[in-house]
Amino acid sequence: MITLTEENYIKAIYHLGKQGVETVNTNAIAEALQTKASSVTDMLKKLAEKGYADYIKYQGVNLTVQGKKIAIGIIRKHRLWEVFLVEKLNFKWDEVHQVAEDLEHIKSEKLIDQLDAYLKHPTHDPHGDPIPDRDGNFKQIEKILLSQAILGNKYKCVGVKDTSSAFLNYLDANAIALGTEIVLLHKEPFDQSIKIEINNREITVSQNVAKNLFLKTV
Amino acid sequence: MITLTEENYIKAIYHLGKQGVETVNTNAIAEALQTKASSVTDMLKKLAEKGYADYIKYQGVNLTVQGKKIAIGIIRKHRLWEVFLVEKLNFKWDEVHQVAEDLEHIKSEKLIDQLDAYLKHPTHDPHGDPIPDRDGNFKQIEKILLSQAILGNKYKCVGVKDTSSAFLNYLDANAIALGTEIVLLHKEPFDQSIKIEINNREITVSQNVAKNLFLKTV
DNA sequence: ATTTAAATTTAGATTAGTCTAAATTTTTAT
DNA sequence: ATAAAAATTTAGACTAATCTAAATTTAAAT
Repeated sequence: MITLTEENYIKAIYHLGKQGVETVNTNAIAEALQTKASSVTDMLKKLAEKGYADYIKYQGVNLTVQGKKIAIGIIRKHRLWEVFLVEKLNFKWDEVHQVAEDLEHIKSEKLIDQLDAYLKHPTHDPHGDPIPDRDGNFKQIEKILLSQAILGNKYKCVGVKDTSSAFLNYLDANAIALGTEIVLLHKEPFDQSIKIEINNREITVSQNVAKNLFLKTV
Repeated sequence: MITLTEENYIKAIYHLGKQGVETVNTNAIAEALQTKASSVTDMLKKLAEKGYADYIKYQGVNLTVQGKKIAIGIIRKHRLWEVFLVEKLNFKWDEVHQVAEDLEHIKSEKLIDQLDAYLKHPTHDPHGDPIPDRDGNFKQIEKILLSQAILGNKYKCVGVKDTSSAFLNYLDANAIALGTEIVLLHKEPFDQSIKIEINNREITVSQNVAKNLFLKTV
């Protein structure tokens, strides 16, 4: 049986591993889980012993196939619950994370499969992140940051990088939602701010915003 | 902050306390939670210290007002989730208990209030047990066991005492559900079996069944 | 009213997860 | 190439929840 704490470590390792390809290091995990490096070391030994991770002293850690499967299962649950909270219970997209963080640990195959069916097998969560299917398969959309977009092109919002309330509320206030169409009008060399057309309205967003909004070409 | 284990003890004490009025004793709690009496003693001290229970050495335990409030909150969550599982996710009424046992510990006021609204403020769970409202109020229906019913009277099924799969499946197989109307036709003195009319069909049920089916007069 | 039985509590140990502080290894900088 | 800095691990201690076995209290029985 896998404990809640083990699940949280596995999930953290998975997410940290995704960014770069190299092995994940102790301090990064400690930072992510708001714990101490020494606690992480203890857990890494345990995860390795249980076959969820490959761990070499002083070198870092990687999930095994089995560990990855567990991580993806948790992510599937997390994202399905997020969809449920937003679509059925009227949560706003900045309110779902904390609750989903708890719901993701409920262990019932039937529960999650029925929930998946009830939500009509959604492929993405409210932040635009892909939802793995029963077998753990999911495809990342080809997406770029607004800051990397090309002048004059037409795009569609497909996700956010920063999921803080501050950012999500900013987007709400400016009527930028997943699926919204955007045309890139001007890039200001001075401060990297960007002028876009959205819902037939022209607005200028800061570099900070541009670096946290994912788009796909339309 | 209250731990998951503390919540489970509080719930157990609440349920055991409901049956009789006296204080709840250590062995009963140990039996209910499948643990040892010595573990229970430790926890009772802790619950008393935290103000959730009044505990006197060797004499037994009672919940304080605060403890009762917590118990009712957990029961509210448990029963709302049971309704959700049956009505939205197509669980059968004998499959919901284990999952609800986990879901009841998710801590989010908003989650449970929104769920309540989404389910249209149900007053009873799939087994006929009442669901407390936000303020912890609920009314027990005036109900009797089929074994105590009076010949010739008309009744409606409102709940079950035994919630085992075996019993619930028996009821399903005989098309006895919550809300079904029943007329008491005959009580056999020899073995206490009872002949009833249900859905224009006459069936005979054993004493065992009669002692686990709750009815209300119609 | 004692004795016996049952229930309950205490004492001391165990496990999972965490921490601090000290020791070790790796990396970086000169 | 060696010293200093950063990262990581070990050692030892702590808390929550549990257990076994022994001691104590209460209840039951003669």
